Amino acid sequence: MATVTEVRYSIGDFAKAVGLSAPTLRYYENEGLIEPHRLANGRRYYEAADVNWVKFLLHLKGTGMSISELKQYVVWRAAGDQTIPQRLELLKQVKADFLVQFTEVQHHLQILNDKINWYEEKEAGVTQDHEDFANYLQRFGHQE
Amino acid sequence: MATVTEVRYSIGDFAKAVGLSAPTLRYYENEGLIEPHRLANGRRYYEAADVNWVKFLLHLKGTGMSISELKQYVVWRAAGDQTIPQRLELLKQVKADFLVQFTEVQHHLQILNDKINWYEEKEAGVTQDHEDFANYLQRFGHQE
DNA sequence: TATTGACTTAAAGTTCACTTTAAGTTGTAA
DNA sequence: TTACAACTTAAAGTGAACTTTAAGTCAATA
Repeated sequence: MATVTEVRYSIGDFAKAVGLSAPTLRYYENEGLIEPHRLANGRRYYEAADVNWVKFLLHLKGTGMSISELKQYVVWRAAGDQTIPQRLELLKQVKADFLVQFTEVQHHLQILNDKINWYEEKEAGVTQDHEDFANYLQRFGHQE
Repeated sequence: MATVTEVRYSIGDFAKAVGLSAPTLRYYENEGLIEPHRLANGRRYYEAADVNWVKFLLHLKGTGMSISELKQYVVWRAAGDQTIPQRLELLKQVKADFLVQFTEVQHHLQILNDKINWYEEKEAGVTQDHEDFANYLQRFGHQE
């Protein structure tokens, strides 16, 4: 019989492990996203599974979920498997919103690229009078 | 000899044309991004070229530029063609930052997709005990 | 044993990008 | 001519996501 001892992270070590600051971790805890364990002296400690959990939260956050949406997700998760449909619906909505933003942002990048190219052609400037940017865009069927 | 009369937009009409609110336009003006003309009575008016300008600003903004970065761009633009190298450098930096974010965000989407698929497989649940998400990710070489 | 660094809490402060408010002016339509 | 919508300004307010401060506790090291 072997006793398996979990690795325990202090808030400082955990912060390094997940790439957040200790105050941010306390803030997230306050918002209901994380629930660390406590030592007898009142200090927080975190375990390996918490690293995965926070990293996953950060992925969701990175897709555009707000703290309160994450909180809702966490609440449903804590309620058990019967809330899987709700969680799935939330994630699908997040994905749909994300994809809309993603498409928009790709268009913004296209215009940025076009502008950079336009400046570079203008700098190389063989001709004195240069085609204006609106025209330049139209040549590629871009903008608007 | 024909006198060409430019279309003049009131702030309300202009707001509709560019998809911003009138207060936001005043705010942008305050921040130095736009400089509308004024009627004798003090009211702002905008012209067709201003529509293109604001739309272009919104594209840059959409790539991650802050109001103050846009302001810097506007200042350089107003200074004339000798600032093209600075503007180009700024836009290239914005693009580089954008591409970093873009890659990160694609990874976030991948994890979101994986989680959605994992939930759907779990819901379809033929087997009682289900593979955990960390495992599931590893099967595709995803996460971290 | 004294100091240092890491932790604890609650509350206040910060930044960004707007939005709202308040008080007043102007132009048009009934 | 009176009502009303749209405009004007400066200043205050908002929401999100943290960050900083203040005042104190605790554990390890010189």
